[in-house]
Amino acid sequence: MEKKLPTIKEIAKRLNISVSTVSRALHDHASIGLRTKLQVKKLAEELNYVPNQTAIFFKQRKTFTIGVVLPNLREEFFSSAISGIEDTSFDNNYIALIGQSHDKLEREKTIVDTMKKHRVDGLLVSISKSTNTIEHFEALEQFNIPVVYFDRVPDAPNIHSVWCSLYHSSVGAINLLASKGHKRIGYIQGPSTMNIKNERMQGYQEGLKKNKLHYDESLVVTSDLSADSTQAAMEKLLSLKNKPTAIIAFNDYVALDAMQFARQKKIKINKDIVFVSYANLPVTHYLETPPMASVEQFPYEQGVRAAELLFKLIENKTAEETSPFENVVLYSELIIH
Amino acid sequence: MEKKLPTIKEIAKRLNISVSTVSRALHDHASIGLRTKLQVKKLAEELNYVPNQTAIFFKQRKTFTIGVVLPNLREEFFSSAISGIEDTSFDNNYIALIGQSHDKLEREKTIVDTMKKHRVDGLLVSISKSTNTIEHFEALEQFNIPVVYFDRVPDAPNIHSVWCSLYHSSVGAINLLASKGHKRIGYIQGPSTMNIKNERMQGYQEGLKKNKLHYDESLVVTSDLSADSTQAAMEKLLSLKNKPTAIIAFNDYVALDAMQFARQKKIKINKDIVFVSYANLPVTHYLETPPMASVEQFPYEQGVRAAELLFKLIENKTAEETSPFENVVLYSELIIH
DNA sequence: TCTTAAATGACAAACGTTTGCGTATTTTTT
DNA sequence: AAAAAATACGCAAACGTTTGTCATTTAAGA
Repeated sequence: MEKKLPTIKEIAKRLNISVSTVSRALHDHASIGLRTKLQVKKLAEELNYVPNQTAIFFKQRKTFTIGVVLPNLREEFFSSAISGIEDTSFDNNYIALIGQSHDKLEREKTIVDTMKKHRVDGLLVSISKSTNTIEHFEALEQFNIPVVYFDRVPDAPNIHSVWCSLYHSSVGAINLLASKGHKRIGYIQGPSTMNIKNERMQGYQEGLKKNKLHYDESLVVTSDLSADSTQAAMEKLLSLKNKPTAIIAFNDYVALDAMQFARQKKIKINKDIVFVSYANLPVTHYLETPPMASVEQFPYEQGVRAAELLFKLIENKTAEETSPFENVVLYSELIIH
Repeated sequence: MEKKLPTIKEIAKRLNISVSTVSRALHDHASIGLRTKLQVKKLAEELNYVPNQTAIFFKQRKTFTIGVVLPNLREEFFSSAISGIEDTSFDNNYIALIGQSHDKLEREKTIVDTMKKHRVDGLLVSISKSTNTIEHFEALEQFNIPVVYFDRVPDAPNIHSVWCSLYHSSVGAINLLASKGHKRIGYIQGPSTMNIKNERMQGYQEGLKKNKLHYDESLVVTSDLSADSTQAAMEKLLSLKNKPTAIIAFNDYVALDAMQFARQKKIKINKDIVFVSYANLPVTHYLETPPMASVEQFPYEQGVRAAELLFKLIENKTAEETSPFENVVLYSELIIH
C-alpha cells in the first residue's frame, strides 16, 4: 500500500482552515496569529509532516542540486576533488549528483542530458579524454545552467574554470634535477588526445632552456597511462645509448609503473635513475624509494574552489547579473620527498 | 533575464491544439493522428523543448534518484564502491546523490534529511563510525524509501544489506602464517566503537585455535586508524619480550603506517616481521616490500550489488509487494603477494 | 442511406506548494 | 463614536505535466 504522506492540505482540512494559512503558519509569516501558528505546527509535528520538496522545486524552478561529471571516481584525484565539492555543497545547502564519463564522450553527453532533465542548478565538469567538443555543455546556457570546468579544462574561450597551473612546478622540477647535476632528463608524457593545456611539456622545455640543457626529442616518450604502455615507454628510454638519469612522469601512477619496470631491469631507483612526478598521492610517502619529488595539484582544493565559483554564478544568475567569465588558477607545489 | 523555457503549453498554443494532445503526441500515444504527431515533434525539436522533469517527478511521485551516504569519498574503498554504484545507477536510469558523513552522526542525520527532502527513491548507506542508532534511517520507512546498507552494516535485525565476509579470509590468513612457521601473530585492530560485526577478530581467534596457537591478549593492540595511533600500537607490540613475527593489520593503511614505523626501528619487513592486511589496495602492488597478503573486499562489487538490491526493492515497492529482508554476503579473498 | 465503430482530439482534474489580493474582524487613533 | 489602521485569514491562480472521460469527425459495414 502506497500510503499517502501528510500534506499541507491534510492539515488544513483537519484544522478547518485554508491551505494558504497552513503554509504561512509553517513559514512563520507575520500575518498569521500566534494561536493558529501553534496549532498548525503542533499538528504538523504529530502527523510527521515533511514538505514535499519536489513540489517546491517545481514551483520555485530551483532544485538546490548541482551535477558533477568527471571521468572516474576511482581515481584518487577525482575522488578528492568530489570530496571537496560535496563538503562545499553541504555548507551551501546544495547537494551533488554524480556521473562518471569513463572518458567516453557519448556517456558524458548522456549524463549531461540526465542532469539537464533533473534540472540541476549548475554543473561542475572535468572533461573526458575523448571530449573533442563542448557543445553539449554550451547548450546548457539556454537553460540557464552555469557550467564550471575544473582540472581538465577544455581549451576554449568564454568559459568558467578552476585549474591548477603546472608550469612553474614543471620548471622547478627541472631546476631541482639540474641542480643535482642531471643533464639527461626524460619525460613520459600523457596521451596527446587530451584537449587541455599542456603545461607539463611547456615547463619541461622552459626548464631545460633555463638550465642550458639540450632538448632531445628521444627523451620524450608517451604513455596512454596504462601499465603496459608505460612499460613500453620506459623500454624506449632505457634502450637509448645515452640513458636519462632522471625521468619526469606524467603522474604518480605512471611513475610507479615505470619504477617497477626499472626495478625489474635491475636499475636502482634514486641511484641510477631518479623520478619526479605529478599528483603527490599519499601512497608515495609510504614507498621505500619514493619519487624524489612530486607536484601537488590540490584536487580537494580545486573541488572547493570550483563549487564556490559555481554557487556564485548560480546566485548571480538569480540576481540577473551577467558575470564575466572567471578563471581561477591555483598554483601547484613541488613537494620534495 | 530569466528566459522561460519552452513548455508543452507553448507548443499547444502555437499549433492551436490542446496540451493533452501535445503530451500524448510526444509520447506516441495511439490516439493521436500521425499528422499531428509529426507536427508536434517537429515544433518541439525546433523550440528545443525538453520536458520539465521536476514537474514530472512531482506528479509521478518518483524521482529516479537514489541517495548514497558514506563516511568519506577520499577513501579508496568508498570511492570504488560509489563508482560501482554510479555505474549500476546509470544502467538503470537512476542517478545518485552523494553525501559524506565524515564519520559524524549529526552530519549523517542532516544528509538523510536533505535526501528525504529531495524525495530520493531509495538510499544506500555505509554508516559512520559514530553511528550508534539507526533511527534516522528507519524513519525513512514511513516515506516508503527503502534503505540498503553496505560494507559498514549496522548490527541490527530487519535490514537489507550487502557486505563482505572477512571471517574465512581471516582464518585463512592465520593458516597461511602458521604454515610458514609463525607462532606469535600480532593483530592491530580498529576502533571498537564501530557498530559492526567484528569478523576479523573472530577469524583471528578461530585461526589461532585451528592451528593450536595460544591466544595472547598482549598481541592484540588497537589503533584508531590514524598514523600516530598505529605507531603507538606498533610500539606496544615491539616492546613485548616475546615479539610477534607476523602482524595482521586492520587495513592496508594501518599496515603501511606500521611498516613505516617498523622500518624506522630498523626492522626488516618480510624478514623480521611479515604483515597481512585488509583491503588489497592497488598501491600495495607497487611496494618493494608489500604485505605478504591482503584481504580483498571487493568494494566496487559491493557497490554494484547494493545498488542492484536497492533497485529491486524500489521496483517491488511500486508493485506493492513486501519483500523480505535480504542480506547479500560476498566472500573476501586472501590475495597472496 | 442509416447505424455503428473507429479515430482523433479537447476538457479538466490532479500532483503539493507558494503568493498576490481581497475581506472580515479587531484594535487603535482622534 | 466614527474613521483609520492593523490583524488574521481565505480565495484562487500558478508552476508543467499526465490521464480519465467525453465529444466530434471520419470511415466502414449493412
